Amino acid sequence: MSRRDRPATMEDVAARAGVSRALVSIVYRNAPGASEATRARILQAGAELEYRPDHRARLLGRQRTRLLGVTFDVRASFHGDLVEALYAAAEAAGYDLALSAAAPSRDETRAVQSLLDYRCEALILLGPQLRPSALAELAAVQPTVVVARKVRAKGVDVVRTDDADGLRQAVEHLVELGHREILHVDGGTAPGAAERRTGYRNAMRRAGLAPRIITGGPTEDDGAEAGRAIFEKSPDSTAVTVFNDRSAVGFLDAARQTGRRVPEDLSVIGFDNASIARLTHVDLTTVAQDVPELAALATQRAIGRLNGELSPPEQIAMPVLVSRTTTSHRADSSPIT
Amino acid sequence: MSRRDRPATMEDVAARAGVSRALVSIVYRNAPGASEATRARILQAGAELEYRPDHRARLLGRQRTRLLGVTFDVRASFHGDLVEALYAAAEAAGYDLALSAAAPSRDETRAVQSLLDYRCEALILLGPQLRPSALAELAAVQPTVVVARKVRAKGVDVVRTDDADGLRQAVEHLVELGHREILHVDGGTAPGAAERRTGYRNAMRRAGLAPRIITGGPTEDDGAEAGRAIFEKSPDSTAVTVFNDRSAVGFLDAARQTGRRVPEDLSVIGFDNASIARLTHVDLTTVAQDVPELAALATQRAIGRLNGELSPPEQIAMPVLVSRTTTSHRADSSPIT
DNA sequence: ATGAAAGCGCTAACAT
DNA sequence: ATGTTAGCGCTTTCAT
Repeated sequence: MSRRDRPATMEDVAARAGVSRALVSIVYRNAPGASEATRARILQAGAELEYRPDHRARLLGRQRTRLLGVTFDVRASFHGDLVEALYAAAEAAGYDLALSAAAPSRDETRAVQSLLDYRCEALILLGPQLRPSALAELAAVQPTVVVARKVRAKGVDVVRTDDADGLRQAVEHLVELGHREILHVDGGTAPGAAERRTGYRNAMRRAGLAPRIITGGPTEDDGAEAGRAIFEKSPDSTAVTVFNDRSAVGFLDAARQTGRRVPEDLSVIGFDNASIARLTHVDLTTVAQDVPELAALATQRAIGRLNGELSPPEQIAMPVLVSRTTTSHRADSSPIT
Repeated sequence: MSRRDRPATMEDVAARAGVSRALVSIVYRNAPGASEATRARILQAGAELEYRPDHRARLLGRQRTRLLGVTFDVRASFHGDLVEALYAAAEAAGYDLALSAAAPSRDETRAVQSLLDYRCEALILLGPQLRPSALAELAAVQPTVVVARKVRAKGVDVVRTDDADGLRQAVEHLVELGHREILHVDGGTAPGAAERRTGYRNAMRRAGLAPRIITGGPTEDDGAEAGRAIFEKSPDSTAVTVFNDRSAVGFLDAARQTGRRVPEDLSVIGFDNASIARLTHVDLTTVAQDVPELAALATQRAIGRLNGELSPPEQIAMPVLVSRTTTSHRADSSPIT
């Protein structure tokens, strides 16, 4: 193993191949302008020296960095899924990703600043908590796309799931199964909660049913608490749509602890299709967000802006209902109360 | 809002403040060699131009990048916690972090390469799946520290939790509570599983008890499956140590579904103190990994290597038992079988 | 304390 | 097809 104290530079490769640096540059950028013969010779020399282009220098020299800056929350597993999909989408478009994490001890403003210092060309912010005015300021400096949060801020592109339609699908699914007493445990003030509430309400009305909404929240505990409230006050309901999967898991737990059987006594639907929903012992029917689509839309928007394209400020991905074992046909007998 | 097409450069600031670029550089690096007066004047000019040093150029010019490259798995929430702690630890030491995610569609080799291309000075790999030989190759090129995985590879530093001691604590806790029939649901071939198994076995022997190990794994489903096996074959046990929190949650679920009460009939202890263990409806007694300590050790090791310090290849952080509500004193009556 | 000038390792426009 | 040259925006000697 050759441990050089200094990694090989383009200069080294040029010398070894007996050509100029420019030619090496051309070859490593896959640019036209080098004969097949020299191309091969240069790559050979590069390989022998274990040459890898210095990314910093590359970015500096280049007029455009072709760098997309992404902020995400280390605690949100959904963001992990999105990051993965973004890598794929960005690469396909010839861009690179720079990651910057937000966390309780590292606020988003810092996360974004470090991205700007790298001279990213555009910003993709996953579920940002920044105020609309702060987002607008960013958008004034460079293309900014917000994913998974509905915000109206000047110049800011938004990519998100059609939350309302997700709840429409959930309600219709339950109606088809024969349910009529369908509740919604909402997400309180969490991102997307208002839209899902509205979607639920409208779908219920269209079905000629009376909407009933219980205050909840995004966490397991919120779902469990809402569950306990329901079992006291609304023992006649046979189906529940819950804000998200995390909350639904808490809800399921509360239901089982009070002796309800799912889905025999109660059908439950979550939202997100988070990994937790897929576990055998949960196996939650849920409304899946289209992660690859969200990622593709986000990069398209960012790159589109860079190319000066104008577009509607919102790009919507359609969710899909994933039917698992927490929903079933309404029992003929009235539910246990 | 002034939307310049080009961000302000050091040159711009120098011109505005009426000084040379070198002086501006000194000021923004907090280096000695500028009078208070000009320092203030320069910062003033910089602020007016909303100047932010170009990180790429800074890295290029500087001999040392003071960059620590970190790879992590987007799916592991524990990695999120570590990343957050690493930011803090690195900053305290005057270093910066470069993040690169590994995921099913983006293997670790790529993640590491992109870090190398940024000329990170050292690598911190969270729970890497790379083979020891691959790790050794990396270590030959630059300081490499592996976190949360026990590997022996030439030149590679390892920072991890004392898994065996964690199980010692868990067993002793249960013994103090009066339990004698204590089982261990292991992690199969998962990282750390072997060490935890050994720790359990030794602690049991020291206590004069007979170890009994059930094959499990790292996921909720593994835990649930192991639980069902136990309830059939070992109905006399009153306490269980489970490989990790995820698995413990599955185990708890299986226990409750078969009518066991926790902790009245059965005490359960997990490992990690993952966020899921802290949920109200789980409230799992567990062995907590010391995340800030792991992060501090990892950065210390990386930076220590850069400074030419030698050290034992393994740095061990001690875990701490967190007592919650899934453990209690052994019931006087024999357990329900 | 301040400034001039030479890189850092690339890209890219231009010349041959 | 290949080479020359001038940046990119900083850091870092070395003078003054």
